[in-house]
Amino acid sequence: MPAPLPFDPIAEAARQWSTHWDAAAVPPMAAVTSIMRVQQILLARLNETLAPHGLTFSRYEALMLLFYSRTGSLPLGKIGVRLQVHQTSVTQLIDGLERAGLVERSPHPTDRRATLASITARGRDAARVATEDLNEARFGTDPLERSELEALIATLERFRRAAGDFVTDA
Amino acid sequence: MPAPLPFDPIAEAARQWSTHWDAAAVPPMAAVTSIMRVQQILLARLNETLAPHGLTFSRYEALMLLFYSRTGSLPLGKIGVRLQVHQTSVTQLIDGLERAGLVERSPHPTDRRATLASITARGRDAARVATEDLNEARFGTDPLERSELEALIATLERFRRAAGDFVTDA
DNA sequence: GAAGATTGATGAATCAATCTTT
DNA sequence: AAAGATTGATTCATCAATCTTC
Repeated sequence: MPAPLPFDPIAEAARQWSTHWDAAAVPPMAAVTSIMRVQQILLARLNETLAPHGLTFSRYEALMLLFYSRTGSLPLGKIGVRLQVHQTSVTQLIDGLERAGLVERSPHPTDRRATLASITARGRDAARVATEDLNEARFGTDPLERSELEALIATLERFRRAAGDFVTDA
Repeated sequence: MPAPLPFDPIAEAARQWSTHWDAAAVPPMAAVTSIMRVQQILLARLNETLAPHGLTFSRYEALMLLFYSRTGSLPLGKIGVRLQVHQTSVTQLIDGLERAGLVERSPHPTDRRATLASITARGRDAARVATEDLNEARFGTDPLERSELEALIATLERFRRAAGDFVTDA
């Protein structure tokens, strides 16, 4: 990590914004910049925790999807839809997990276009141990407390729903 | 963007977590996953707004740093510290901005190791117009309102400070 | 023609290694 | 030795194009 700044760069940007633009423009800019920076910090923490397990956070997400699937295997396409990443990314992700011996490819039994990714026994071990580590580290969210996290989740859930990320009957 | 899911993937993950792990483990996982997903959505929106200006959000951030600097130029190293990205990333970022004619490199006047990046007249135009567009689009934060954004900013500011992102006298 | 997956390209981030200058 | 910047390699995201199968 680089050296800390002697001032909050987001507060500084907000100051510039309020000087040159309408006051209403400040919160959107500051919120977006905050989310970008926090995401960067969280990702670094998560990858640090996962590195000893030979995992990155992206690969961990794909692995957990298989881990909690009913049969332990899913078509690559479904993985992409569920993780909301491009098909190309799924190919790369499964490539990496397969090289690490945590996942195996197999032909889809009925659709010969499709490929299944299946979690291996070693993959299940890695998923369990890595998740224990991440939970132990509270997914890097320290020092935020449960109430703060819940408020965050609720606001971001409203945003995600409005963005068309998912639809529910309710 | 891929098709929307018929359920909230984060609520689904929370359900799995509460089945297999301690209840206290749910909010950290759900908050982190939410931030990752929202960051992904916001970045896509921002890049969509910036693409007509020949900019990506990363390049926009670097450009704005120069735009609001006193002399319109900064050493590459300072840009990296300020944006909290690796020196290699700064080199690439300035490469892209230079190719677009928005920034120019020049030797540092006193330290012959260092390189200055200076914003050009075209760069200033691009910075102004792109910022107008981003402010117009509220930086992609719809439908979140000012109060929600301010709460978000405050919580994330607490996290960033604790993470050592910056230090202030107060 | 459309769906599922892969390959090859680019953008953005990192790390390791290198080179010049301090 | 340390600082500033660049190059080369790797990971992860995207898009465009391709190939097989439906």
